[in-house]
Amino acid sequence: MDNQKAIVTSLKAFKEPALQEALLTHGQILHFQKGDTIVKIGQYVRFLPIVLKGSIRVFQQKEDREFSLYYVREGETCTMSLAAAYFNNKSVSHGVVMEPTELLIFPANFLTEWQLQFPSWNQYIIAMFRRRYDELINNFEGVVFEHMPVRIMEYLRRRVITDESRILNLSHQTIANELGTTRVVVSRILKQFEKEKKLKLLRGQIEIK
Amino acid sequence: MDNQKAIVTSLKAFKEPALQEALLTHGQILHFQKGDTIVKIGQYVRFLPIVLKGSIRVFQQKEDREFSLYYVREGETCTMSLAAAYFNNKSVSHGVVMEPTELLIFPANFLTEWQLQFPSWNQYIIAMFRRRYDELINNFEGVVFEHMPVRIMEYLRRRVITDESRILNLSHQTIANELGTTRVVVSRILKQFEKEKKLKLLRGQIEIK
DNA sequence: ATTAAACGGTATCAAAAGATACAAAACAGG
DNA sequence: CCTGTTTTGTATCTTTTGATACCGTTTAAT
Repeated sequence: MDNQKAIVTSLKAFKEPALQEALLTHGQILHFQKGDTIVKIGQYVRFLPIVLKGSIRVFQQKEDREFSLYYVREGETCTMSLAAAYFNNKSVSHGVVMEPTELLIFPANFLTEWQLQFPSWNQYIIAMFRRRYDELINNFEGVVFEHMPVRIMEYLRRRVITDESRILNLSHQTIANELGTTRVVVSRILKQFEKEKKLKLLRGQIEIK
Repeated sequence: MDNQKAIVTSLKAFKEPALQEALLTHGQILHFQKGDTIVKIGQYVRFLPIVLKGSIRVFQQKEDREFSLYYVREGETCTMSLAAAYFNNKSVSHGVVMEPTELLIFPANFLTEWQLQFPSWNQYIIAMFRRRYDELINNFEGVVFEHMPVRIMEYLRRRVITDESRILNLSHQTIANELGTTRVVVSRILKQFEKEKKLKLLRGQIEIK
C-alpha cells in the first residue's frame, strides 16, 4: 500500500492532500499487457483511467486500416474517455496498450464531485483537453495538406525525438497503421528514402541519418 | 441592460441564478460582421467567447487551400488553444465569423473559477470539449478513410439537415474550402452526381434529391 | 451600359495512392 | 534443422486527385 501511495503522490499535478487521498481510496491500480484493449468503439465508458506507467494508443479503425489519434502517456488521462464517461456515453475510438502498462482507474461519478472540490483537478482536466486538441490539430494538418512521403518522414523524425535514438524499432506495417495507409505504400516510400540516403532499412528497424 | 439580461438568461445551459448573474456582470457583448477574424494563431485564447447569435468558422489554411475544423454555434463556446499551428507555421488556424455574430466575452480565468462553484458550468464546459472532439474525430474519419465523392455527399447531406432544406446555397469553391480540396475537383464530382440524378446543379445552388 | 469579378464546365496531362500478387529473407519455436 | 510466420521488396495495373488552362455565363459594381 505504501508502494501504491508513492505512485499516486508522484502524480504531481494533484496538489490537495484530500484529492490525493481520494485518488488512493477510490482508485484501483490495474496492470495490462501489450495488446490489451482498454476501450472499444461503441462501448460505454464508466471509468476514468490515469496512466501511471506505459502508454495507451488511441486510434480509429475501418476495415483493415488503422489511424492513430494520439497516445496517452505517463501522468496523463484519456480525454475521450473523460468526455464519454461524464455523460455516460459510448466511446468513439479504440484504446489499446502498446507496452506493459499500469493504470489508476476510478468510477466516472467522482468526476463531477472532484470538479466542485479541487482546483488542481480542474486544471488537470483542462490541460489534458488542450494537449489532446493540439495533438489532433497537428495530425490534421498532416493528413489534409501533406503527401505520404512528408508525413512518413515527419513521423520518423518525431519518433527519433521521443525515443531518443536514431535507430527506430518498428515495422513498415506499424507505420502504415499510424498514418492510415497500407504497408506497400510505406515500403515503397521508405525504399525511395533509402536511395536518397536519408535512412537505412533493416528488418524491423530503421536508422535515420 | 434588460435586453442584455434577456439574452444571457436565454442560455438555458446555465441553471444557477448566481451564475447567470456572474455572466452578466463580467461578460461583455461584442458584435462582429461577416469576415471579421475572432482568433488567429499564436497563443492560448485568453478570453472566453460564448456565441449568442451567429457562428464562428474555425479552419486551417495552407497556401491557397482551406479546411474547416468545426463551427462554433449559438450557445456554444470554444476554449481551445490554437497554439499547435504556431509551432510549425506551415498552416494557420483561423476563427472567422461567417455572418453577423454576437459574442459574450469574458476573461479566461473565470473558466476555472466557476468550475468550483457551478455544476452546470462544469457540465457545459465538458460538453463543449466533447462536441469539438466529436466533430474533429468525425472529420478525421472522413479525411483518412473516405474518398472525395463520399466526403462531398456526406457534407451535402449534413447541410440539408442543418439548413432544413434540400436546396443549399453554396458555391463549389465553398465546398472545396470546407473539405480541403480544389474547386475543379468539386465541380467534377458534383457533375458526376448530377448525371447519376443524385442532385441538380444551379448557379450558387445545389438541390439534393 | 460597360466592365470586372465570381462561378461553373471541361479537357488534358501528371502525380499520388491504392489494390493485388508473388517471392525472398529473416526469425521464432519446437 | 524444419516449418510456419513475419517482414520486406517489387512489379503491374487502376483509381483518385491534383495542376493548368481556357471559355462561357451570370452577377455585381460603377
